[in-house]
Amino acid sequence: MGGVLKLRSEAFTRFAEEETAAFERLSRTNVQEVEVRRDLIREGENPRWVYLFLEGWACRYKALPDGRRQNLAFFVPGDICDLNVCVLTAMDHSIGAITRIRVAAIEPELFQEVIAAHPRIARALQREELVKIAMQREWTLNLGQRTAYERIAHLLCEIFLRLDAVGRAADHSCELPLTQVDLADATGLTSVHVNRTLQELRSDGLIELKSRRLTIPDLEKLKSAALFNDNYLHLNDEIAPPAKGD
Amino acid sequence: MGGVLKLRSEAFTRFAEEETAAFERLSRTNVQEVEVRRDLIREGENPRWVYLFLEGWACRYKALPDGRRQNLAFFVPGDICDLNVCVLTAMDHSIGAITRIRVAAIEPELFQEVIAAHPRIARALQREELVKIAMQREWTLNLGQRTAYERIAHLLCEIFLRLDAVGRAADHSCELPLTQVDLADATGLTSVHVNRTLQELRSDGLIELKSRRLTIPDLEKLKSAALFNDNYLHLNDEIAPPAKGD
DNA sequence: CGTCTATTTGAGCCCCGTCAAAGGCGGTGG
DNA sequence: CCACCGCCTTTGACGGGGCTCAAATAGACG
Repeated sequence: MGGVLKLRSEAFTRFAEEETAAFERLSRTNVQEVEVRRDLIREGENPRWVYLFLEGWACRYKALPDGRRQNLAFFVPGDICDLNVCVLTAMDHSIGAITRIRVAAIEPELFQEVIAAHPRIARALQREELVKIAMQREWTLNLGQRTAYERIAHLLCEIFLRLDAVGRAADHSCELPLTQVDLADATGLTSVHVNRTLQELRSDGLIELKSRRLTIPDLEKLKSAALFNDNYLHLNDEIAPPAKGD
Repeated sequence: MGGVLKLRSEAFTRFAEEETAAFERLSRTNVQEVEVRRDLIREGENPRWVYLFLEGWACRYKALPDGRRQNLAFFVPGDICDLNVCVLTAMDHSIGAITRIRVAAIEPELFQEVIAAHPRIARALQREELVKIAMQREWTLNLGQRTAYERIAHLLCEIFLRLDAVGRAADHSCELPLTQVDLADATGLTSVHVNRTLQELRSDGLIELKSRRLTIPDLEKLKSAALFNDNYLHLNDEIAPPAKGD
């Protein structure tokens, strides 16, 4: 709304002006809005666009026929859903809006043009893809091995760091419009148990959480409670800045 | 050993002779062997090669500092570990040999040349990557939402179908050199509980399993017990055969 | 035929799920 | 500005699926 959109890719790469401009053009093509709790695209449908998230929160999820549901990833402004999603003819999962969202629905060909014209953008996007995949692996570890307490702590760490990387955290605190049901579906727990575990985290002084805002007084403490190792986010090795500094 | 290696990519694409030849050349470069239960590459190390698995079984895994361990994927002959693994400077997970394995450790540049020269190979490999990512999502769903019984049934379905796709299953049966500990680390259960659950699956007539061989008398039955939906394997939409038929 | 690893079994218990209901909070309309 | 409504959070009691610890048995391999 107010501020300028910072892309996820910009967490790795300092773009030159013309690169930023190319993205700005992309983000103005075919802007769509999706209401709270409606789906952007559903399992089985044929993907036609690459989505760039401009506003609001969304999630990738899969559901079993009996209604059990697993959130697989959260999307925040600046994220791209999947660069190569259109290679496959049928979605094997869904993407749903958590809040009201605005997305740019971009033709794959248009994206390919930008990639072909801007090699540094190509590399930044490739890295973004690889990190997304690494996150999916980490979520698998999270669900398979961590306790409820560690699991929720881990998820909150990840969300905070990802928001921070796109300039959406400040003063140990960030927006968190997820309900306890959303958190439950992401951690493989019930919302009842998420509730009790959040209370534990609060009473241990690791988090504050109210009215859609998360505060983490001591990130290192929360990280260690979560057994959080941020190597999978690959925040360190940055892509070299453009030849002409900005 | 005896037979010709069928690549995972060939499950999607019928290669022309010259395409197969290009792969054969790749698979002869820098062949390495890894002993049973040794690591091919470890978390933190700098990946230098793309691995093509020629013989034996391996797994991708992550471990927590206290020893808890999560298997993230299994590799069988014909699989490629990760096409773009070398883009990142430090591995965020490990790859370990389950049996003795033989791999071709291929220079990323060499792979890129083959991809540049053979667009159909490029597309087949891209699909293989996308399916691997879809599998990681499905494992997340598996761990988060399925019961122990469904979870193991699902894993066994997936393994069987993947082996079948590369010509390594026949007569409702395939090799399965995984221990119950391996299965436990893949499903987020303890080996004790895996043992009891396998007995249930056996006594329900869904599987036979002994001396490293899995038999599935009625795959549809096992699938339905697993709530298995094979859309994530994207077996349907094949890539068009080469202009000159084989 | 001995050793090492993998599988199997048993007993007890705890983490987390289920079911049900109450309480809080924000939004909306009168 | 208040009253109502729907959604979200919180709480309680209880049950069970899967874990822990420990030991016995069975296979694999030299």
